[in-house]
Amino acid sequence: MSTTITSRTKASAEQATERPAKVSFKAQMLAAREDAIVRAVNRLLAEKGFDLMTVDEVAADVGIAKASLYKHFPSKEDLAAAAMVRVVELAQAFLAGLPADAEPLQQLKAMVRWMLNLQLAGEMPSLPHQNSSLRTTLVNNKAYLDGLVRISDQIGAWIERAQKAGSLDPSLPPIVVLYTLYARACDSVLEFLRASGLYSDEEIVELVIRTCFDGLNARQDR
Amino acid sequence: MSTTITSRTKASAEQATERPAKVSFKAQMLAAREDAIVRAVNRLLAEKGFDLMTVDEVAADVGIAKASLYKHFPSKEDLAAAAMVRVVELAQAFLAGLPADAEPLQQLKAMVRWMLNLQLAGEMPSLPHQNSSLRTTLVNNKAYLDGLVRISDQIGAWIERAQKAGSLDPSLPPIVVLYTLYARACDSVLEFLRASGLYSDEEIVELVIRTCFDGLNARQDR
DNA sequence: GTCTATAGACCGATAGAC
DNA sequence: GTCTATCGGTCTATAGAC
Repeated sequence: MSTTITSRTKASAEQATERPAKVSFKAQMLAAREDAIVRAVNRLLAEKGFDLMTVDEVAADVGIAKASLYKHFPSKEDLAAAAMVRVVELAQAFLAGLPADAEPLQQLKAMVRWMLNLQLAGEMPSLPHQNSSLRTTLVNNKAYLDGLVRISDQIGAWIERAQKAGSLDPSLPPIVVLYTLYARACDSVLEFLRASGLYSDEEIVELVIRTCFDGLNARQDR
Repeated sequence: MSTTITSRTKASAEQATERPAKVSFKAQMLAAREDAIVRAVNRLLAEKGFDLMTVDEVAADVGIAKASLYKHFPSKEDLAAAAMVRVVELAQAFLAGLPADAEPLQQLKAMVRWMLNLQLAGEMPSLPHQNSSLRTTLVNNKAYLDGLVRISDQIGAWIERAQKAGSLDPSLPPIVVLYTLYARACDSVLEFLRASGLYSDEEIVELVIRTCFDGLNARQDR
Protein backbone atom coordinates (compact mmCIF):
# COMPACT_ATOMS: atom_id res chain seq x y z
CA MET A 1 0.00 0.00 0.00
CA SER A 2 2.60 2.51 1.10
CA THR A 3 4.79 1.83 -1.89
CA THR A 4 1.91 2.49 -4.20
CA ILE A 5 1.24 5.85 -2.60
CA THR A 6 4.91 6.73 -2.63
CA SER A 7 5.33 6.00 -6.26
CA ARG A 8 2.14 7.81 -7.13
CA THR A 9 3.33 10.86 -5.21
CA LYS A 10 6.62 10.74 -6.98
CA ALA A 11 4.86 10.53 -10.29
CA SER A 12 2.72 13.52 -9.38
CA ALA A 13 5.77 15.54 -8.50
CA GLU A 14 7.24 14.90 -11.91
CA GLN A 15 3.94 15.30 -13.67
CA ALA A 16 4.83 18.45 -15.57
CA THR A 17 7.76 16.93 -17.38
CA GLU A 18 7.60 13.17 -17.00
CA ARG A 19 3.91 12.27 -16.90
CA PRO A 20 3.27 12.87 -20.57
CA ALA A 21 6.56 11.23 -21.40
CA LYS A 22 5.57 8.33 -19.19
CA VAL A 23 2.23 7.59 -20.82
CA SER A 24 3.91 8.02 -24.16
CA PHE A 25 6.60 5.62 -23.04
CA LYS A 26 3.98 3.20 -21.80
CA ALA A 27 2.11 3.43 -25.07
CA GLN A 28 5.37 2.99 -26.92
CA MET A 29 6.12 -0.15 -24.94
CA LEU A 30 2.66 -1.45 -25.69
CA ALA A 31 2.98 -0.66 -29.36
CA ALA A 32 6.46 -2.14 -29.47
CA ARG A 33 5.28 -5.39 -27.95
CA GLU A 34 2.30 -5.48 -30.24
CA ASP A 35 4.63 -4.93 -33.16
CA ALA A 36 6.90 -7.73 -31.96
CA ILE A 37 3.88 -10.03 -31.73
CA VAL A 38 2.67 -9.17 -35.20
CA ARG A 39 6.13 -9.64 -36.66
CA ALA A 40 6.43 -13.05 -35.05
CA VAL A 41 2.98 -14.03 -36.28
CA ASN A 42 3.89 -12.80 -39.74
CA ARG A 43 7.03 -14.90 -39.83
CA LEU A 44 5.34 -18.00 -38.44
CA LEU A 45 2.42 -17.63 -40.84
CA ALA A 46 4.86 -17.48 -43.71
CA GLU A 47 6.87 -20.38 -42.39
CA LYS A 48 4.19 -22.93 -41.53
CA GLY A 49 0.82 -21.47 -42.40
CA PHE A 50 -2.15 -20.71 -40.19
CA ASP A 51 -3.17 -24.24 -39.25
CA LEU A 52 0.27 -25.42 -38.21
CA MET A 53 1.06 -22.23 -36.30
CA THR A 54 0.24 -22.59 -32.61
CA VAL A 55 -0.44 -19.75 -30.22
CA ASP A 56 2.07 -21.22 -27.79
CA GLU A 57 4.69 -20.93 -30.47
CA VAL A 58 3.89 -17.29 -31.00
CA ALA A 59 4.11 -16.57 -27.28
CA ALA A 60 7.40 -18.44 -27.01
CA ASP A 61 8.78 -16.65 -30.06
CA VAL A 62 7.89 -13.23 -28.69
CA GLY A 63 9.09 -14.24 -25.24
CA ILE A 64 5.89 -13.41 -23.39
CA ALA A 65 3.26 -15.48 -21.65
CA LYS A 66 0.43 -16.88 -23.66
CA ALA A 67 -2.01 -15.06 -21.42
CA SER A 68 -0.36 -11.78 -22.37
CA LEU A 69 -1.05 -12.55 -25.99
CA TYR A 70 -4.76 -12.70 -25.31
CA LYS A 71 -4.56 -9.28 -23.70
CA HIS A 72 -3.61 -7.92 -27.11
CA PHE A 73 -5.54 -10.17 -29.48
CA PRO A 74 -8.73 -12.02 -28.58
CA SER A 75 -8.13 -15.04 -30.79
CA LYS A 76 -5.75 -16.81 -33.12
CA GLU A 77 -7.74 -15.51 -36.07
CA ASP A 78 -7.22 -11.93 -34.91
CA LEU A 79 -3.50 -12.58 -34.69
CA ALA A 80 -3.47 -13.63 -38.32
CA ALA A 81 -5.62 -10.66 -39.28
CA ALA A 82 -3.18 -8.31 -37.58
CA ALA A 83 -0.37 -9.81 -39.63
CA MET A 84 -2.36 -9.30 -42.81
CA VAL A 85 -3.08 -5.70 -41.86
CA ARG A 86 0.63 -5.15 -41.40
CA VAL A 87 1.42 -6.60 -44.82
CA VAL A 88 -1.23 -4.43 -46.42
CA GLU A 89 0.24 -1.38 -44.70
CA LEU A 90 3.73 -2.31 -45.87
CA ALA A 91 2.39 -2.67 -49.39
CA GLN A 92 0.74 0.74 -49.20
CA ALA A 93 3.99 2.28 -47.98
CA PHE A 94 5.90 0.61 -50.80
CA LEU A 95 3.44 1.79 -53.43
CA ALA A 96 3.54 5.33 -52.04
CA GLY A 97 7.32 5.30 -52.26
CA LEU A 98 7.41 4.44 -55.94
CA PRO A 99 8.28 7.31 -58.32
CA ALA A 100 4.96 8.68 -59.46
CA ASP A 101 6.21 9.59 -62.92
CA ALA A 102 7.50 6.16 -63.91
CA GLU A 103 5.94 4.00 -66.61
CA PRO A 104 2.85 2.22 -65.25
CA LEU A 105 4.20 -1.11 -66.50
CA GLN A 106 7.35 -0.53 -64.46
CA GLN A 107 5.26 0.32 -61.41
CA LEU A 108 3.41 -2.97 -61.78
CA LYS A 109 6.60 -4.95 -62.20
CA ALA A 110 8.10 -3.24 -59.16
CA MET A 111 5.02 -4.20 -57.16
CA VAL A 112 5.22 -7.84 -58.23
CA ARG A 113 8.96 -7.87 -57.55
CA TRP A 114 8.26 -6.59 -54.06
CA MET A 115 5.72 -9.36 -53.43
CA LEU A 116 8.06 -12.03 -54.74
CA ASN A 117 10.93 -10.80 -52.59
CA LEU A 118 8.65 -10.74 -49.56
CA GLN A 119 7.72 -14.33 -50.25
CA LEU A 120 11.33 -15.41 -50.73
CA ALA A 121 12.30 -13.61 -47.54
CA GLY A 122 9.80 -15.78 -45.66
CA GLU A 123 7.62 -12.84 -44.73
CA MET A 124 4.55 -13.45 -46.82
CA PRO A 125 1.84 -14.88 -44.54
CA SER A 126 -0.01 -17.80 -46.09
CA LEU A 127 -3.57 -18.30 -44.96
CA PRO A 128 -5.83 -21.24 -45.82
CA HIS A 129 -8.44 -20.11 -48.32
CA GLN A 130 -11.08 -22.37 -46.81
CA ASN A 131 -11.04 -21.60 -43.08
CA SER A 132 -14.37 -19.89 -42.58
CA SER A 133 -13.77 -18.44 -39.11
CA LEU A 134 -10.62 -16.83 -40.42
CA ARG A 135 -12.47 -15.47 -43.43
CA THR A 136 -15.14 -13.81 -41.32
CA THR A 137 -12.51 -12.31 -39.04
CA LEU A 138 -10.72 -10.84 -42.05
CA VAL A 139 -13.89 -9.61 -43.72
CA ASN A 140 -14.89 -7.85 -40.51
CA ASN A 141 -11.50 -6.15 -40.25
CA LYS A 142 -11.95 -2.62 -41.56
CA ALA A 143 -8.26 -1.75 -41.58
CA TYR A 144 -7.52 -4.77 -43.74
CA LEU A 145 -10.35 -4.24 -46.17
CA ASP A 146 -9.73 -0.51 -46.54
CA GLY A 147 -6.04 -1.07 -47.17
CA LEU A 148 -6.78 -3.76 -49.69
CA VAL A 149 -9.20 -1.49 -51.54
CA ARG A 150 -6.69 1.35 -51.62
CA ILE A 151 -3.99 -0.93 -52.99
CA SER A 152 -6.32 -2.39 -55.57
CA ASP A 153 -7.39 1.08 -56.69
CA GLN A 154 -3.80 2.16 -57.12
CA ILE A 155 -2.79 -0.96 -59.04
CA GLY A 156 -5.99 -0.87 -61.05
CA ALA A 157 -5.21 2.68 -62.16
CA TRP A 158 -1.75 1.61 -63.30
CA ILE A 159 -3.21 -1.32 -65.18
CA GLU A 160 -5.60 0.87 -67.12
CA ARG A 161 -2.88 3.40 -67.87
CA ALA A 162 -0.56 0.63 -69.05
CA GLN A 163 -3.29 -0.75 -71.27
CA LYS A 164 -3.95 2.71 -72.75
CA ALA A 165 -0.22 3.18 -73.26
CA GLY A 166 -0.09 -0.13 -75.11
CA SER A 167 2.35 -1.82 -72.75
CA LEU A 168 -0.27 -4.19 -71.33
CA ASP A 169 -2.66 -6.24 -73.46
CA PRO A 170 -5.78 -4.00 -73.64
CA SER A 171 -8.04 -6.91 -74.50
CA LEU A 172 -7.52 -8.46 -71.05
CA PRO A 173 -10.10 -7.36 -68.46
CA PRO A 174 -8.30 -5.26 -65.82
CA ILE A 175 -9.67 -7.41 -63.04
CA VAL A 176 -8.06 -10.46 -64.62
CA VAL A 177 -4.73 -8.64 -64.75
CA LEU A 178 -5.13 -7.51 -61.13
CA TYR A 179 -5.89 -11.01 -59.87
CA THR A 180 -3.11 -12.50 -61.96
CA LEU A 181 -0.67 -10.12 -60.30
CA TYR A 182 -2.09 -10.77 -56.83
CA ALA A 183 -1.80 -14.50 -57.35
CA ARG A 184 1.98 -14.09 -57.68
CA ALA A 185 1.98 -13.46 -53.92
CA CYS A 186 1.41 -17.18 -53.35
CA ASP A 187 2.89 -18.60 -56.51
CA SER A 188 4.21 -22.06 -55.75
CA VAL A 189 6.69 -21.84 -58.62
CA LEU A 190 8.95 -19.89 -56.27
CA GLU A 191 9.41 -22.77 -53.87
CA PHE A 192 9.69 -25.22 -56.74
CA LEU A 193 12.52 -23.27 -58.32
CA ARG A 194 14.22 -22.64 -55.02
CA ALA A 195 14.00 -26.33 -54.13
CA SER A 196 15.66 -27.16 -57.43
CA GLY A 197 18.72 -25.27 -56.26
CA LEU A 198 19.46 -24.17 -59.79
CA TYR A 199 18.92 -20.44 -59.39
CA SER A 200 19.62 -17.63 -56.99
CA ASP A 201 16.73 -15.75 -55.45
CA GLU A 202 17.34 -12.81 -57.78
CA GLU A 203 17.25 -15.08 -60.82
CA ILE A 204 14.06 -16.71 -59.59
CA VAL A 205 12.36 -13.34 -59.20
CA GLU A 206 13.36 -12.23 -62.68
CA LEU A 207 12.28 -15.53 -64.23
CA VAL A 208 8.86 -15.34 -62.60
CA ILE A 209 8.40 -11.69 -63.59
CA ARG A 210 9.34 -12.62 -67.11
CA THR A 211 6.96 -15.57 -67.41
CA CYS A 212 4.22 -13.52 -65.78
CA PHE A 213 4.41 -10.55 -68.13
CA ASP A 214 5.87 -12.09 -71.29
CA GLY A 215 4.28 -15.53 -70.99
CA LEU A 216 5.82 -18.80 -72.11
CA ASN A 217 5.26 -18.43 -75.85
CA ALA A 218 8.00 -17.34 -78.16
CA ARG A 219 7.60 -13.68 -79.12
CA GLN A 220 8.42 -12.15 -82.43
CA ASP A 221 8.44 -8.62 -81.02
CA ARG A 222 11.51 -8.94 -78.85
CA MET B 1 -13.72 -78.84 -37.66
CA SER B 2 -16.06 -81.00 -39.70
CA THR B 3 -17.81 -78.01 -41.17
CA THR B 4 -14.49 -76.58 -42.18
CA ILE B 5 -13.68 -79.72 -44.03
CA THR B 6 -17.15 -79.79 -45.55
CA SER B 7 -16.99 -76.26 -46.79
CA ARG B 8 -13.48 -76.77 -48.10
CA THR B 9 -14.63 -79.87 -49.91
CA LYS B 10 -17.54 -77.98 -51.34
CA ALA B 11 -15.28 -75.16 -52.41
CA SER B 12 -12.95 -77.66 -54.02
CA ALA B 13 -15.81 -79.15 -55.91
CA GLU B 14 -16.77 -75.77 -57.31
CA GLN B 15 -13.22 -74.61 -57.74
CA ALA B 16 -13.23 -74.74 -61.50
CA THR B 17 -16.14 -72.34 -61.87
CA GLU B 18 -16.89 -70.54 -58.61
CA ARG B 19 -13.64 -70.29 -56.68
CA PRO B 20 -11.97 -67.82 -59.05
CA ALA B 21 -15.21 -65.88 -59.43
CA LYS B 22 -15.55 -65.74 -55.69
CA VAL B 23 -12.15 -64.34 -54.90
CA SER B 24 -12.52 -62.02 -57.85
CA PHE B 25 -15.81 -60.76 -56.45
CA LYS B 26 -14.29 -60.31 -53.03
CA ALA B 27 -11.32 -58.52 -54.50
CA GLN B 28 -13.62 -56.41 -56.59
CA MET B 29 -15.58 -55.37 -53.51
CA LEU B 30 -12.35 -54.53 -51.78
CA ALA B 31 -11.07 -52.53 -54.73
CA ALA B 32 -14.39 -50.76 -55.14
CA ARG B 33 -14.42 -49.69 -51.53
CA GLU B 34 -10.83 -48.61 -51.72
CA ASP B 35 -11.70 -46.57 -54.76
CA ALA B 36 -14.65 -45.00 -52.95
CA ILE B 37 -12.36 -44.09 -50.07
CA VAL B 38 -9.75 -42.53 -52.32
CA ARG B 39 -12.40 -40.58 -54.20
CA ALA B 40 -13.83 -39.21 -50.97
CA VAL B 41 -10.37 -38.30 -49.73
CA ASN B 42 -9.63 -36.62 -53.03
CA ARG B 43 -12.78 -34.51 -52.84
CA LEU B 44 -12.25 -33.59 -49.18
CA LEU B 45 -8.60 -32.72 -49.80
CA ALA B 46 -9.66 -30.41 -52.60
CA GLU B 47 -12.46 -28.93 -50.54
CA LYS B 48 -10.75 -28.22 -47.23
CA GLY B 49 -7.13 -29.25 -47.49
CA PHE B 50 -5.19 -31.85 -45.53
CA ASP B 51 -5.18 -30.18 -42.13
CA LEU B 52 -8.89 -29.46 -41.98
CA MET B 53 -9.87 -32.88 -43.31
CA THR B 54 -10.63 -35.30 -40.47
CA VAL B 55 -10.50 -39.06 -40.72
CA ASP B 56 -13.97 -39.27 -39.18
CA GLU B 57 -15.25 -37.13 -42.01
CA VAL B 58 -13.74 -39.45 -44.58
CA ALA B 59 -15.32 -42.48 -42.93
CA ALA B 60 -18.69 -40.76 -42.69
CA ASP B 61 -18.47 -39.64 -46.32
CA VAL B 62 -17.68 -43.14 -47.54
CA GLY B 63 -20.30 -44.59 -45.21
CA ILE B 64 -18.01 -47.02 -43.42
CA ALA B 65 -16.55 -47.22 -39.94
CA LYS B 66 -13.35 -45.44 -39.14
CA ALA B 67 -11.78 -48.71 -38.07
CA SER B 68 -12.49 -50.09 -41.52
CA LEU B 69 -10.58 -47.17 -42.99
CA TYR B 70 -7.52 -48.20 -41.04
CA LYS B 71 -7.83 -51.71 -42.48
CA HIS B 72 -7.09 -50.15 -45.88
CA PHE B 73 -4.75 -47.28 -45.03
CA PRO B 74 -2.51 -47.17 -41.96
CA SER B 75 -2.61 -43.41 -41.46
CA LYS B 76 -4.12 -40.14 -42.56
CA GLU B 77 -0.96 -39.37 -44.50
CA ASP B 78 -1.33 -42.58 -46.47
CA LEU B 79 -4.90 -41.60 -47.29
CA ALA B 80 -3.64 -38.36 -48.79
CA ALA B 81 -0.86 -40.16 -50.61
CA ALA B 82 -3.39 -42.56 -52.14
CA ALA B 83 -5.36 -39.57 -53.41
CA MET B 84 -2.22 -38.10 -54.95
CA VAL B 85 -1.38 -41.40 -56.60
CA ARG B 86 -4.85 -41.46 -58.11
CA VAL B 87 -4.45 -37.94 -59.49
CA VAL B 88 -1.08 -38.83 -60.97
CA GLU B 89 -2.60 -41.92 -62.58
CA LEU B 90 -5.45 -39.85 -63.99
CA ALA B 91 -2.92 -37.41 -65.39
CA GLN B 92 -0.96 -40.23 -66.99
CA ALA B 93 -4.14 -41.61 -68.53
CA PHE B 94 -5.04 -38.18 -69.87
CA LEU B 95 -1.60 -37.63 -71.35
CA ALA B 96 -1.66 -41.06 -72.96
CA GLY B 97 -5.02 -40.27 -74.52
CA LEU B 98 -3.82 -37.12 -76.24
CA PRO B 99 -3.23 -37.37 -79.99
CA ALA B 100 0.44 -38.12 -80.38
CA ASP B 101 0.79 -36.20 -83.62
CA ALA B 102 -0.53 -32.86 -82.36
CA GLU B 103 1.59 -29.74 -81.96
CA PRO B 104 3.59 -29.90 -78.71
CA LEU B 105 2.30 -26.48 -77.71
CA GLN B 106 -1.25 -27.76 -78.05
CA GLN B 107 -0.39 -30.81 -75.95
CA LEU B 108 0.91 -28.53 -73.22
CA LYS B 109 -2.14 -26.30 -73.34
CA ALA B 110 -4.41 -29.35 -73.21
CA MET B 111 -2.53 -30.56 -70.14
CA VAL B 112 -2.89 -27.22 -68.37
CA ARG B 113 -6.55 -27.04 -69.36
CA TRP B 114 -7.06 -30.45 -67.82
CA MET B 115 -5.43 -29.34 -64.54
CA LEU B 116 -7.48 -26.16 -64.41
CA ASN B 117 -10.72 -28.03 -65.02
CA LEU B 118 -9.80 -30.54 -62.33
CA GLN B 119 -9.26 -27.66 -59.93
CA LEU B 120 -12.52 -25.97 -60.85
CA ALA B 121 -14.35 -29.27 -60.47
CA GLY B 122 -13.14 -29.43 -56.88
CA GLU B 123 -11.07 -32.52 -57.50
CA MET B 124 -7.55 -31.19 -57.19
CA PRO B 125 -6.21 -32.21 -53.77
CA SER B 126 -4.34 -29.46 -51.98
CA LEU B 127 -1.65 -30.51 -49.58
CA PRO B 128 0.29 -28.25 -47.21
CA HIS B 129 3.81 -27.80 -48.52
CA GLN B 130 5.23 -27.69 -45.00
CA ASN B 131 3.86 -30.81 -43.27
CA SER B 132 6.96 -32.95 -42.89
CA SER B 133 5.28 -36.24 -42.01
CA LEU B 134 3.17 -35.92 -45.13
CA ARG B 135 6.23 -35.13 -47.21
CA THR B 136 8.08 -38.22 -46.05
CA THR B 137 5.03 -40.39 -46.70
CA LEU B 138 4.82 -39.01 -50.23
CA VAL B 139 8.54 -39.28 -50.90
CA ASN B 140 8.46 -42.92 -49.79
CA ASN B 141 5.55 -43.68 -52.10
CA LYS B 142 7.04 -45.32 -55.15
CA ALA B 143 3.84 -45.27 -57.19
CA TYR B 144 3.53 -41.54 -56.69
CA LEU B 145 7.14 -40.70 -57.47
CA ASP B 146 7.31 -42.96 -60.50
CA GLY B 147 4.11 -41.50 -61.91
CA LEU B 148 5.35 -37.98 -61.33
CA VAL B 149 8.62 -38.73 -63.10
CA ARG B 150 6.82 -40.25 -66.06
CA ILE B 151 4.53 -37.24 -66.37
CA SER B 152 7.43 -34.83 -66.07
CA ASP B 153 9.39 -36.69 -68.72
CA GLN B 154 6.47 -36.55 -71.11
CA ILE B 155 5.79 -32.86 -70.54
CA GLY B 156 9.49 -32.07 -70.60
CA ALA B 157 9.79 -33.69 -74.03
CA TRP B 158 6.91 -31.57 -75.32
CA ILE B 159 8.49 -28.44 -73.90
CA GLU B 160 11.76 -29.08 -75.69
CA ARG B 161 9.98 -29.89 -78.93
CA ALA B 162 7.89 -26.73 -78.65
CA GLN B 163 11.01 -24.68 -78.03
CA LYS B 164 12.73 -26.22 -81.05
CA ALA B 165 9.61 -25.60 -83.12
CA GLY B 166 9.68 -21.96 -82.06
CA SER B 167 6.27 -21.98 -80.37
CA LEU B 168 7.72 -21.72 -76.86
CA ASP B 169 10.38 -19.19 -75.84
CA PRO B 170 13.65 -21.15 -76.31
CA SER B 171 15.56 -18.88 -73.96
CA LEU B 172 13.52 -20.06 -70.97
CA PRO B 173 15.05 -23.05 -69.14
CA PRO B 174 12.74 -26.05 -69.66
CA ILE B 175 12.57 -26.66 -65.92
CA VAL B 176 11.22 -23.15 -65.44
CA VAL B 177 8.53 -23.81 -68.03
CA LEU B 178 7.69 -27.16 -66.42
CA TYR B 179 7.33 -25.68 -62.94
CA THR B 180 5.37 -22.72 -64.28
CA LEU B 181 2.90 -25.15 -65.83
CA TYR B 182 2.74 -27.33 -62.70
CA ALA B 183 2.08 -24.27 -60.56
CA ARG B 184 -1.16 -23.70 -62.49
CA ALA B 185 -2.50 -26.73 -60.60
CA CYS B 186 -2.80 -24.58 -57.48
CA ASP B 187 -3.16 -21.16 -59.03
CA SER B 188 -5.22 -19.01 -56.69
CA VAL B 189 -6.33 -16.79 -59.57
CA LEU B 190 -8.96 -19.42 -60.33
CA GLU B 191 -10.78 -18.94 -57.05
CA PHE B 192 -10.33 -15.18 -57.25
CA LEU B 193 -11.96 -15.02 -60.66
CA ARG B 194 -14.68 -17.47 -59.70
CA ALA B 195 -15.42 -15.49 -56.53
CA SER B 196 -15.82 -12.36 -58.65
CA GLY B 197 -18.74 -14.01 -60.38
CA LEU B 198 -17.88 -12.24 -63.62
CA TYR B 199 -16.94 -15.25 -65.72
CA SER B 200 -18.05 -18.77 -66.42
CA ASP B 201 -15.69 -21.63 -65.64
CA GLU B 202 -14.88 -22.03 -69.33
CA GLU B 203 -14.00 -18.34 -69.62
CA ILE B 204 -11.83 -18.54 -66.52
CA VAL B 205 -9.90 -21.48 -67.93
CA GLU B 206 -9.28 -19.72 -71.23
CA LEU B 207 -8.25 -16.50 -69.51
CA VAL B 208 -5.73 -18.30 -67.33
CA ILE B 209 -4.36 -20.29 -70.26
CA ARG B 210 -3.99 -17.06 -72.16
CA THR B 211 -2.19 -15.14 -69.40
CA CYS B 212 -0.01 -18.18 -68.76
CA PHE B 213 1.20 -18.63 -72.33
CA ASP B 214 0.83 -15.14 -73.77
CA GLY B 215 1.62 -13.18 -70.63
CA LEU B 216 0.11 -9.83 -69.67
CA ASN B 217 2.11 -7.62 -72.02
CA ALA B 218 0.68 -6.34 -75.25
CA ARG B 219 1.99 -8.30 -78.21
CA GLN B 220 2.73 -6.96 -81.63
CA ASP B 221 2.74 -10.41 -83.21
CA ARG B 222 -0.92 -11.12 -82.80
C1' DG C 1 -17.69 -72.12 -36.20
C1' DT C 2 -14.97 -68.85 -38.34
C1' DC C 3 -13.95 -64.68 -40.42
C1' DT C 4 -14.83 -60.00 -41.41
C1' DA C 5 -16.86 -55.60 -40.98
C1' DT C 6 -19.27 -52.56 -38.22
C1' DA C 7 -20.54 -49.28 -34.62
C1' DG C 8 -19.14 -46.81 -31.15
C1' DA C 9 -16.69 -46.20 -26.93
C1' DC C 10 -12.33 -45.00 -25.69
C1' DC C 11 -7.37 -43.08 -25.12
C1' DG C 12 -3.55 -39.82 -25.39
C1' DA C 13 -1.99 -35.78 -27.14
C1' DT C 14 -2.49 -31.26 -28.39
C1' DA C 15 -4.30 -26.74 -29.05
C1' DG C 16 -7.25 -22.83 -28.25
C1' DA C 17 -9.26 -20.13 -24.77
C1' DC C 18 -9.54 -17.95 -20.37
C1' DG D 1 -2.08 -23.41 -15.05
C1' DT D 2 -6.45 -25.21 -16.15
C1' DC D 3 -10.48 -26.46 -18.79
C1' DT D 4 -12.55 -28.16 -22.74
C1' DA D 5 -12.84 -29.67 -27.42
C1' DT D 6 -11.03 -32.06 -31.11
C1' DC D 7 -8.52 -35.34 -33.62
C1' DG D 8 -5.69 -39.31 -34.84
C1' DG D 9 -5.68 -43.82 -33.71
C1' DT D 10 -7.12 -48.20 -31.06
C1' DC D 11 -10.04 -51.62 -29.04
C1' DT D 12 -14.05 -54.45 -28.06
C1' DA D 13 -18.41 -56.48 -28.62
C1' DT D 14 -21.93 -57.52 -31.91
C1' DA D 15 -23.92 -58.98 -36.31
C1' DG D 16 -23.90 -61.37 -40.42
C1' DA D 17 -21.97 -64.05 -44.47
C1' DC D 18 -20.15 -68.30 -45.66
